[in-house]
Amino acid sequence: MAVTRFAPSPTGYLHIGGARTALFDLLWARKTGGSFILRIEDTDRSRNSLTAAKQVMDDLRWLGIQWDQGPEVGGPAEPYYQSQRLDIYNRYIEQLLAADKAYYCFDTADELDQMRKKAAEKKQNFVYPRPSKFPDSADVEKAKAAGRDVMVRFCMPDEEVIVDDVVRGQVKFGGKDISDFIILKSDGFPTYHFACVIDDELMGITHVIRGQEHLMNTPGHIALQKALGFKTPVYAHMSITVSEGGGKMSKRDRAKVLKDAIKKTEGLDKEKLASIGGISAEELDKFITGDSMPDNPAVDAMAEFLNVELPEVNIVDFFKSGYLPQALVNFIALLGYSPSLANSPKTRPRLAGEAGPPVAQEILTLQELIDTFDPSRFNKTNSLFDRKKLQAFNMEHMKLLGEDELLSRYKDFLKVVKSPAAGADDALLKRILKASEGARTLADIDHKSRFLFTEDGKIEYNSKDVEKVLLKNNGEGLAMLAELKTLLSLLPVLNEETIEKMLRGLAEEKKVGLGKVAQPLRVAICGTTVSLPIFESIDMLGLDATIRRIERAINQFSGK
RNA sequence: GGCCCCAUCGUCUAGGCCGGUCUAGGACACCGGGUUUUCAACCCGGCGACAGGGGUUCAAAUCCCCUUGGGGCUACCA
Repeated sequence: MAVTRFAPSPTGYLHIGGARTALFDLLWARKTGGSFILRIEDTDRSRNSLTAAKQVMDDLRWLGIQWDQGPEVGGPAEPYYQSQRLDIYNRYIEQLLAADKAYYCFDTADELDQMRKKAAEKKQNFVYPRPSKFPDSADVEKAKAAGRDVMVRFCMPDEEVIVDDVVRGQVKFGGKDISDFIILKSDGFPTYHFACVIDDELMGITHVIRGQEHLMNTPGHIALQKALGFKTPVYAHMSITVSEGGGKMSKRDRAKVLKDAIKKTEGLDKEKLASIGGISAEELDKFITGDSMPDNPAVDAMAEFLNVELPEVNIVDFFKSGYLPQALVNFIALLGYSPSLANSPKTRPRLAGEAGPPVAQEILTLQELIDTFDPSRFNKTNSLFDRKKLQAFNMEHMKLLGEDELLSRYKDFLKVVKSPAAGADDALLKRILKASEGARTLADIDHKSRFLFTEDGKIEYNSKDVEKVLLKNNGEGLAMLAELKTLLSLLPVLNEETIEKMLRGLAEEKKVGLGKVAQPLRVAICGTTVSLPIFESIDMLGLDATIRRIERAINQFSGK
């Protein structure tokens, strides 16, 4: 019975790394029949917001990661927002202060910077110079009167600290190398290090599964636990997901792509771009020169305006790109982790000619992930996020999903991307879904079927496709269209069968491949050479619209 | 710079802890072919890795050391 937690800082959308952490914590809690807690670490007043916390919760739920205790569901350790637990932290601060295990300090940011600089010059790690005598309450009053900030630092013991980590083994740290870190900020809020240790104890956390970026924080946390007489949970520091350019995958990746696009765009109207992003011209300049980064909505809006595709990083980005949560969950679960062969329900024996042990299948549902979960199987190596493979996973999960769930996912997607297909009735959408088998994402399906939801006069003809399919060889495609128009209007009944029969008949009569007949028709009704299967397409579009589009194409391109 | 972590195909990984069963397996990508009304999908085939160097051992992808490379942390952020 493990009690695990996901403890995000609500600074914006939930990103892929956070989702992966949350997933593994959920997996372990479910596997052991324990409890999974969501705790909001909003101790940075300048960067956290309530809407961001809500967004993170929406994203988690979309993924199917539901917490047992936390905001909106409650639980025995309420409240689950750290900003509402200040009195709790203060009690422990007092306790440490009284025991001389923590002390006040009054340095300004500038003074600290100076000390750090000096340490860097000496090629040393900065360690805060602990005063030989700790300031007392009189000193605090004096400092306050002088207008100085008051903070509290934890007095880090000199002894070696060993982190016994599930994935890394025993990692040793010299206590002397670790600075006396701040546990209470000058605004009266605890730092992450402190609040996290208190809450893990109070909430009965038994296992902490988190990213490797926290490994260096852990000795400090352990020292704090010892000083307070707390238990130390089991730690598992997972590998990190990195992006192509190297480095942790982060929102910066998206901003970088946008910035490069801005730099490459010639004759760009910067003022217009700034206004589209809802930022000032100065802010845009600062962004371009690399001094700052606009927030997510601004980045998204500008990218849309410039028509650049940004790499997905936040969970909503993946949603908007047409991925299924099942696929995403499956995929991130296999980054830095692989299920045990013995436990896998989908292990197959090895074939003749294959070396090694049996082979475990990769396409797994959340339940299968839970059933087979084994934290000892984390691997230590950082992994690169391969979107191509995610797409392949997405296709598999679309095939796996029942018709109804796929439909409801698709409708959610259409709404979010504001597709003109969003209002369509279920029967039509189901038909589109069926005709789209083999598509990689929901976005692909939407793109391929947009022609059904576009007014006849607003179909945009792709000039290359028009040239290739309609105009080439003295307009043989256009000539074909003329014949098709006649034949189509002569059909007694219009359905997939009759359309197919007619098209095949025409191709045979002309002694050409079906493509010579189908492609001109496709371009006429869709504007491009890529669409759903042609028979279906015509049937769904209807005879009248099909004829109108054929006429329009003939009129528009004859004599060119 | 300091401290810490890591190292198998292009990518995700199996195998490593218990050295021989590994001429290193799978998946994705890629390349070639087939199928085909487009794009996909689908089928068949191919390319492709134990970072380098030292040990230990009868034997090393597997154990040890060094080098190199990558990553993390180094905040009154979490």
